[in-house]
Amino acid sequence: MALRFHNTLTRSVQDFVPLDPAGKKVGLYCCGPTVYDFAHIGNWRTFVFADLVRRTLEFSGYDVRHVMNITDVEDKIIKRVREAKTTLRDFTGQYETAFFDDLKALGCRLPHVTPRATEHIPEMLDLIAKLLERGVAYKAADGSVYFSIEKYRGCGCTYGQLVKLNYDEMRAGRRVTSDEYDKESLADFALWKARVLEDGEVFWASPWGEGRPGWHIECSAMSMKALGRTFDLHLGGEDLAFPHHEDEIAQSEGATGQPFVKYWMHGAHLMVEGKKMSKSLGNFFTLRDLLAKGYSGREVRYLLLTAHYRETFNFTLEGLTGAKTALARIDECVGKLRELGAQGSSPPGSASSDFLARFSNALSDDLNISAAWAAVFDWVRDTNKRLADTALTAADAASALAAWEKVDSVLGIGSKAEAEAPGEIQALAEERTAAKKAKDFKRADAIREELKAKGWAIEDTPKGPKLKKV
RNA sequence: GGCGGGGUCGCCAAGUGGUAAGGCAGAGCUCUGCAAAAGCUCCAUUCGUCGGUUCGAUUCCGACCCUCGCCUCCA
Repeated sequence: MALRFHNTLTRSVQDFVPLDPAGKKVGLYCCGPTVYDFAHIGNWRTFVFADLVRRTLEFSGYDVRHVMNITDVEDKIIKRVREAKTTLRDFTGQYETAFFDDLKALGCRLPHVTPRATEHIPEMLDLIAKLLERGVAYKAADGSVYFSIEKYRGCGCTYGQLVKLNYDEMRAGRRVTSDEYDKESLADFALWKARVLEDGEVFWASPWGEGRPGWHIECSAMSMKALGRTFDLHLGGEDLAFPHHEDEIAQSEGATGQPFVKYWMHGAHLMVEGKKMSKSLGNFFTLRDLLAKGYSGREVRYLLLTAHYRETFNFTLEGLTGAKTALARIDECVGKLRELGAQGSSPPGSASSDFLARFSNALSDDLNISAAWAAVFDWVRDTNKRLADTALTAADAASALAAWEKVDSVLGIGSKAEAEAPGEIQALAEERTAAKKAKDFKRADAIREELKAKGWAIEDTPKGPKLKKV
């Protein structure tokens, strides 16, 4: 079954056909973080979504080139750099490092290219020069350069490809508030912002005077540099569709005269405990906050991956606790398969092919992850049943495991690291076994409690007691 | 005001013009010295409200109620 994705450009789900004539290579760009603070759970939903898109493409056999920018110069950053009396690089560096740490904790594959805005100023200047040359940009009195939507439209281009806009009404806009810039038209946006006092040391030289790039231009410059003038997929949060993505299209197509992106995909926002996430409500979580509460990155990943990407998702702590239980069930099942099929290495057999087909069909249908999980849990139940009936041979187990590995190459939840119990814990477990043998159940239960207090659960299996880290 | 998502079991969340996936929570049973793990069974005659189309609608149409988002630098 061919992959089908919802394309914001057409507002419909359509077959995914890469630009590559060989049908192999795929260029994927996702708007990355603005490194002025720790990314919050809402940001993470978008990045985990991007990771899912990439993994699904790779699962389907595509050779993906994944690019994600790092926005390391922007209004909020400059403001905080000034407040913290530090340098731009020092300030953004800490959050950039934290971002990648978190990305790894969430089991996301690292993008192949992660360009920083500040390291691509020349590319942006080139692009701006091109836009001026083509007459769709103009230099204002203060030295800033703006994109002219009117001129752009005059060339027969469409502004408003991702959202329906009533351009004439926009121009009439009642929003004539503090217009701090010298724009010809309210809808025009900055490509280059002339240096002002508050920028401090954050500025670059340009043919139009000192200043810094506008927000949208970096994505156009860096995505086209890494992926070419026209590429397959561009992702981001739904709020970015307008104006950011719309402006990217305008800048890119205005400069190259070629289509910019074939498929646009937007991830929906999330709410926390049924409410819009906000700092004042105390439901504003960073990944660090959740890790500090004792949840793991893979639990957060699992929860973020339980809902369809285009639906607003309600993120709850209760859900996160449920995620722990659900994952433990998968771990238990996969763990048993590992024990049984350790020595074999069979390809997924026919018993697993239904599972794989169901899983893959679900994902192909615009990433129907919920249906994919349903396939996973049905498989877990079925596998457990066969495990309990001892109906599985080592070869069966190995082949089931191979199927799981394939599925997990998309889900990316991996398996819980099997912790080796330390000597002290082992000794206690042995003591309990001895007590049990002597029918001293009181003592045995006391030891079990003690182990529990030390963070270890003990389960009696036909093969003897088994220790598990809680 | 304009545009666009949603309202499905206690919670989360799929789905379909033909009678409701999955996860968590919950109940009972099997196994166990007791547990745990696992298995089995149960857990929405019902899909925001009211109309309409239809042999049949949760699914299509209309109205209404509620909710979320975007409308110039927020994932």
